[in-house]
Amino acid sequence: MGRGKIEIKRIENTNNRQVTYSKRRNGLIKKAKEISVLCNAKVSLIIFGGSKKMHEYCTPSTKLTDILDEYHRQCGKRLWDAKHENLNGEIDRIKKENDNLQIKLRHLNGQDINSLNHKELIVLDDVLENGLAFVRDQKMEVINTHRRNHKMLEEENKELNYYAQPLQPNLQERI
Amino acid sequence: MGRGKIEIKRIENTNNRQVTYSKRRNGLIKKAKEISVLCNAKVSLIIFGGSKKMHEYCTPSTKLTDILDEYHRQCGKRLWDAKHENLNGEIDRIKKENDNLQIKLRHLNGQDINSLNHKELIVLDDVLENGLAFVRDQKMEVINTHRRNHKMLEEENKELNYYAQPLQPNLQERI
DNA sequence: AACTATTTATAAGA
DNA sequence: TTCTTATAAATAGTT
Repeated sequence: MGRGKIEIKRIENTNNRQVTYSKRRNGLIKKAKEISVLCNAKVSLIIFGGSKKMHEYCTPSTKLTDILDEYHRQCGKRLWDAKHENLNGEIDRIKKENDNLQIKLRHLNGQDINSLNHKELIVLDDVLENGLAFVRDQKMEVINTHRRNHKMLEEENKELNYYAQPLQPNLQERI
Repeated sequence: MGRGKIEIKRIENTNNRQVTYSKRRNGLIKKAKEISVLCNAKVSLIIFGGSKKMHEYCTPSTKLTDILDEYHRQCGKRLWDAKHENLNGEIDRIKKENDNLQIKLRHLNGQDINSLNHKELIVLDDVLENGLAFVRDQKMEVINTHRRNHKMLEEENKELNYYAQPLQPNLQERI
């Protein structure tokens, strides 16, 4: 369709190629619009030319994601699974770590320890004993701190009372 | 282009619409192929008609994912982020759970307990004490089982020895 | 699914 | 790029 018939093969002349690209791209997008309107069709058209600039048409009132979802559903090709794989892998990894932690916790709580052998039980015993020692130290620490604070407050109180007494009459005078 | 000019608006007659759809769809795909070859362009074309059957064209030697990646890069629209968000959300959730477990574990090991108050320390002490009791029970259980097994083996041994003794001469006869 | 009169797209030239 | 125009190609309506 033009002054001469052309073969459908790569146009070697760069300038001609770009001119043709520009013309035909417009034509293609126009046709895409038309079929979309005339036939109530959903169309997604994405074109990249040599200049790397992208041109796009997508039926109005439709999102590309919807079209791709439908594409996904119909032809079963998994488009973005590669991208999901990493994330899924990470989820699996963390879940596994999570499970291990859960198991350790349960063991420390004395649960699910039937399957442990004697050596493992000894290790567990040691860990618990050790933890208990730290916790009891800390308990003492907290109590001591509390006592110290209490004592300090008491002394502060005494002191305040001592100075407060002589003021009493003064205050009464003022009233 | 045809016997009569048509307005570009939805064709109401269902049959006409479908015929036109079929014709124009072929035309569109042909044009897509042509621009792809003539101009060395990358094209992705996805079409859904009323019948919901999908038709597709994608420049050979190119994958739709590549085109979509490029699309992604150029127009910044985030196509599959919604899907990624779910996964990222799950990762965050699991990581948080993981952190909590780690903290609990460290507490049971007597670590990072400076910030705990007296009440929390008491709870921790109880849990450890309780776990220790279970572990020690299990240790005893393992030891007892071991003892029982040992005794049984010994007795079995004795019995076997008892029956084995009279066979000795017999065996020598056979050799 | 074919046919064909017309419209439309576009190759080449300006 | 854009316009022009001769011609190829697409297709609307018909069979």
